[in-house]
Amino acid sequence: MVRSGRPARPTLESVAREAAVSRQTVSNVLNAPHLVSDETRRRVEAVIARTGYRPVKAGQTLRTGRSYLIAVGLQTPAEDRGEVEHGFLHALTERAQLRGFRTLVYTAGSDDAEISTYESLLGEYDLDGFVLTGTHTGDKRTAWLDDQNIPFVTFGRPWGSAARHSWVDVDGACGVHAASRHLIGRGYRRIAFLGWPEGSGVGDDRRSGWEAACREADLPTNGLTVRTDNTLAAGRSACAQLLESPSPPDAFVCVSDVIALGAWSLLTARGLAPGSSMAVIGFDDSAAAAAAGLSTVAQPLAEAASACLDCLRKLQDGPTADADAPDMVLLEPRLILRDSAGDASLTGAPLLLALPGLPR
Amino acid sequence: MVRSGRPARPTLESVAREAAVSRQTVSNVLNAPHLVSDETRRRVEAVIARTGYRPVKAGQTLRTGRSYLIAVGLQTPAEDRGEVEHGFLHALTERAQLRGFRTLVYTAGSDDAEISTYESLLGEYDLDGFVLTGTHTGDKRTAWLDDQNIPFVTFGRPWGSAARHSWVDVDGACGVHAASRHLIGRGYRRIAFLGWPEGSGVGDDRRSGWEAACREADLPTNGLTVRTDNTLAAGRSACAQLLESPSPPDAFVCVSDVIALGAWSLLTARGLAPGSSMAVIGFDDSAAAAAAGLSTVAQPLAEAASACLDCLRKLQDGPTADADAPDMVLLEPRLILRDSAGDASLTGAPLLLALPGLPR
DNA sequence: CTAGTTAGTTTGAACGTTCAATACAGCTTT
DNA sequence: AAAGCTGTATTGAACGTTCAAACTAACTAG
Repeated sequence: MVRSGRPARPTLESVAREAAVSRQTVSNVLNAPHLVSDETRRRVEAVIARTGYRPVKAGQTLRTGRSYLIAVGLQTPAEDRGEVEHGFLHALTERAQLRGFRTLVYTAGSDDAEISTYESLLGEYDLDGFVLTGTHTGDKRTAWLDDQNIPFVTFGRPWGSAARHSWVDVDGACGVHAASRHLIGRGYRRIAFLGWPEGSGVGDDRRSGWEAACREADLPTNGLTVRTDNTLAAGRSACAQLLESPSPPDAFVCVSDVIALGAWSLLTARGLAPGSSMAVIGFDDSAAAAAAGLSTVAQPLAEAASACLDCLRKLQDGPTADADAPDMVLLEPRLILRDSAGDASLTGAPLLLALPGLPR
Repeated sequence: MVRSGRPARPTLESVAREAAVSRQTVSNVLNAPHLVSDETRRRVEAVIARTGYRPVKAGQTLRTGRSYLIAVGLQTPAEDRGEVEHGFLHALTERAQLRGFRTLVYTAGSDDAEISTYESLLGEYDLDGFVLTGTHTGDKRTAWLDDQNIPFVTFGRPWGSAARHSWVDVDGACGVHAASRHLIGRGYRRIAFLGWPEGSGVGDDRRSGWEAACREADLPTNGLTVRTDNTLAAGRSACAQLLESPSPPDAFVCVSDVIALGAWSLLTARGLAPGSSMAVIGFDDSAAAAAAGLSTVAQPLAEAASACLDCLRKLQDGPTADADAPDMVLLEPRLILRDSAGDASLTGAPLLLALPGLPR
């Protein structure tokens, strides 16, 4: 379909003919050069370069069962428009490309739908592995893949269950801990946490960073936290709820930028300019956070992507030891300070006044 | 690699044996059922269902030269974190899946790099087609693909050159026109346009919608427009520049949400609450716009994705007429009104005060 | 001088699919 | 009765690659 009316694409056979060697020798030049004499190798390489020969993946796949294809699922974009996911996907694709792998994407609504997608993909393509995002407690997908003995990594820890598989994750607790400590250092004493509903591993992990920081500084946590949905409106009302308590918080650390922006909007509405009397810090370094001048915690997506690929490679190259211990990689996020975090220099700056540009 | 220590996957051969027919008959049941008697067909279908047989793509591809794979390029995420691109990719993947196609993504920095990626991809996989985004004037990619006679669609018009290829785009002029008319209807009389630097097809197209709307309403445009980069900071200073003129604007229509938010931040800083004395409308329906309560123009990404797939299908199925006229699809965007657009009900509402939730 | 090793190369087969050609039975037409 | 359809089914070949085995020549060891 794709190559209509153009010179036939070169194959091993045609290259071999031109270089006056056999098919297999050409193949060896590419896959096992040490088996070929220098003299021959050079001759073959010249022909390859001249004709622009590239091995056809379909042939390789058919013979070897490897496709050099990894599959990544796309979550249904929510309130945050999939910004983190997109950054991760971009990084992953870029790095996979450098290692000779291509990235196949698929969508799936539920765990079950996703599993049946796996079955299709595995039946049809000989995928070299999967990269999953959005792991959650009771994740059926990882259990299934584990059972089928299929190479995969998750970007996100196996919340709840014991880790039978390799994973890469960002240390949310650490990030929130750093954010909380920053606020404490700025003099805030009643630091609240706006989190997600019970049962979210990610949310609970992030919350724990806040708890630890408060405990370490002998600050209260009681009555200073609310669990709420990941929407602006929910963030606003969670914030409002805490403000009505007898001794309200003076700073908010949030599980996400979306909720943080909700809180911030409420504070602004009440004239409590964030940055002076009140501080807010979010999580995920969304475009909206940058636009609003909201301090936040950024995930190291590029490193996460590389780490995922390392894990996959390990799974593919060395299934030697059957009970190989899975890799577990935890990366540190980075605190990005903008004018919402009590920086004196920017005190009282109105919302969205911050210059863009990320750090500092 | 993927199927270690599990029952051998079923093949045409094994299914044929079990159903007591030949390979080809099984193949026909799937690809040309009208050639098979009902009796036989049912028997074969039963075996297929029971064994979970799925044709292996590598075999099909090798034989037919079709891979059921379409390739999509990922742009390097910029200020906007690739939100529109991600929405489009998700929609495209979802719809491609329904039609039996999978989506392969790749990254590329420049036109030239992208072209050499095409060469790799085409050499290695038998791609069924490409979907390009981010078309621009003097796009080398489309010229190359056209020359090579490779099926592709662009999401974005072929700015500058005549359309030799099929494309799908969103009518930016129409969207900005609607935004401008809305403001005019609200009583604003000096409507400014903050656009991108010269040479951007997308930017100039959007600008033309503003010009037309102003002309139709006998409103001035002279001295009411600035060209600037797609950053918050640039948006702010562009806005500042216009405010300093002898007769400053009373509303801003912007080529992008990023610039609109920049403008808005400046207005807020000067106490010119958008929504009352001043209005601002952006473009792209980013998460930040939703968070800030910024009115904006949303692109119909799902329809765009479907349209792209329709074009590709046409290119693949019917290369009958050699000089087939390319498809050109222009979709209407949707104006999303929030409290930045002079709605009386929300007048004076501080920034970020808007409830989320999209339209209305 | 024979047997054994090594480096370099070739050959046949196989991966799973579909195309093209062929076979055969049961009809209809001449 | 021969010839020609039509509907159904099978067979051999081919797509481009790599694996496994075989081959050759040159050199080494006994």
